[in-house]
Amino acid sequence: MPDIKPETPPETPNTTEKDFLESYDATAFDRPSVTVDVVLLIAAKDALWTLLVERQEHPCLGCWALPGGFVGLEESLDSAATRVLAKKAGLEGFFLEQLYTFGRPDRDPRTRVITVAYYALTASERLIGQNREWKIELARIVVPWDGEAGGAVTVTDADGEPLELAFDHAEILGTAVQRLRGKLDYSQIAFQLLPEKFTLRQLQAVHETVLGRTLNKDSFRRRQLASGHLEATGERERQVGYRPAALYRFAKA
Amino acid sequence: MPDIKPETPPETPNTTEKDFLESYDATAFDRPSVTVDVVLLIAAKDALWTLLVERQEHPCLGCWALPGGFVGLEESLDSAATRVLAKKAGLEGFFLEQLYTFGRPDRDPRTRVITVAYYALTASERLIGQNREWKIELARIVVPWDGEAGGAVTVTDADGEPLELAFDHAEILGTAVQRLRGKLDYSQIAFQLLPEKFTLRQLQAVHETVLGRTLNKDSFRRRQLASGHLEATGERERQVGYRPAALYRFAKA
DNA sequence: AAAATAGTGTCTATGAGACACTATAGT
DNA sequence: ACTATAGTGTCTCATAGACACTATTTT
Repeated sequence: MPDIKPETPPETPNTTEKDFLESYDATAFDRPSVTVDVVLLIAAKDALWTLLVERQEHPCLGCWALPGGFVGLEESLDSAATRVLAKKAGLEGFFLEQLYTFGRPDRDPRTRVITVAYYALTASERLIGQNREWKIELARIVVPWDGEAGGAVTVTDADGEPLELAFDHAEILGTAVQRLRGKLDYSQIAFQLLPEKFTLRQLQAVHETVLGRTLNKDSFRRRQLASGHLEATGERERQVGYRPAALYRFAKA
Repeated sequence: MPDIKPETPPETPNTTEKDFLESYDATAFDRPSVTVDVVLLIAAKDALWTLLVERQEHPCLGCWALPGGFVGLEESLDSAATRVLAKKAGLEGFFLEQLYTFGRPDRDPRTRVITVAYYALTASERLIGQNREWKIELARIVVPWDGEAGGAVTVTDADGEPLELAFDHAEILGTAVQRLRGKLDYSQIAFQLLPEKFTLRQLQAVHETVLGRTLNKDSFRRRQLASGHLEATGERERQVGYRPAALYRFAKA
């Protein structure tokens, strides 16, 4: 067992709480650094994609890393994650949820860094510009395991060339995919990966991309329509070369 | 948005990674304190119970708190949680899993404290002494919400007298109950709340206690026996005043 | 024998998978 | 008219709930 500091500072038990707080020395103990890292996930082209940034400094110079940053002393973990994502993706209003906290002592060679990982979801349409190119740099996620087995994943660029991930970010990404797969069935997060109006086929495609397997069309349609989470817009697809499908909207009730 | 330090230290980009690491100053930034808090859960007497300690110091003097402690600079989060639990419960070998990380800036009035919460499970038999009394101090958890709604819970002593919880520990406890309820169906964690050999009725009682509702006996038996996770020991209950039930053992395969 | 729970067999309702069929857009 | 996909109707199978019934222990 490692040698650690005592849990509580030397006490002066007969003071009031107010006196105690005023005399409390917050710098008395060694403390780890705390960061947030954000996994922004997109479903497109039959795969999951995530926002990565190329490291311009040591360590892991040239590797690809999740957008992240230190947690400010006055901000909550959620707002730190929101801030990091707004800065790196240039957009706001994503679905954002805490994922897991990674704290292996040797996960960063500089010093002890504990990172609270978050994952964010958005429709791929929000990140594609007019020219059909990504507006930001996205990497394709390759999941080497089935179901909810979990474990590290690998990433490639749009041409399928492998990218090297920094630190333990392959594990963090894998945890995000595992979480997404696990919550898909019983939650409504799949809708976060779609634009406001979508067809049942698009919804099924998102489910299939996330799960990495095909689904039964009939059963999927029935279940979704019976779920109460779909609201018909009355509109239909346009210009699709076949019978246009009805467009639905996500309904929370 | 809070005013925070820059994300990276002043750079010297033309050095090697080794040089960089040697010159890196880990103390250059303000850092929060990081603790682990552990929710040890027991199912007994038709309720969930958890290990709490009475605070002997400010703040929240006299309140009840989850066992916790600072994370040492050289230990992993998991081992910090294991260490805290071994010290407070005097036992080892519990099921232990990371729960959630709580980091509201004002959750501890002393200074910024981010806590990585864990939950642990064990059979109530392990914590009951020869005299049928708890060997350690356990509080009864009262869950004011149904299903997996989530939210804070309250706690009482064994006589039903309310206990005041410190900091945001009511929320942490609620998150633990919510997680346990959520994982009960699709995981094997219920077995962690039972002794090595148990009857189907005991298994059902644990499920019902965790979920806070009754379950269909026939369906429960069928599903459990079909799950492949039960191994008959060939033994039966003894001295029970009615037909003794078969004893099973948890089988991972 | 009575009491109390263990354990079995069977019927029914529900939801998933499979498949055949009809509908409707673009070309 | 042809093609491709949308959408409907129906059959079958697996599983949960309900309920009746038998089995086995202690008192």
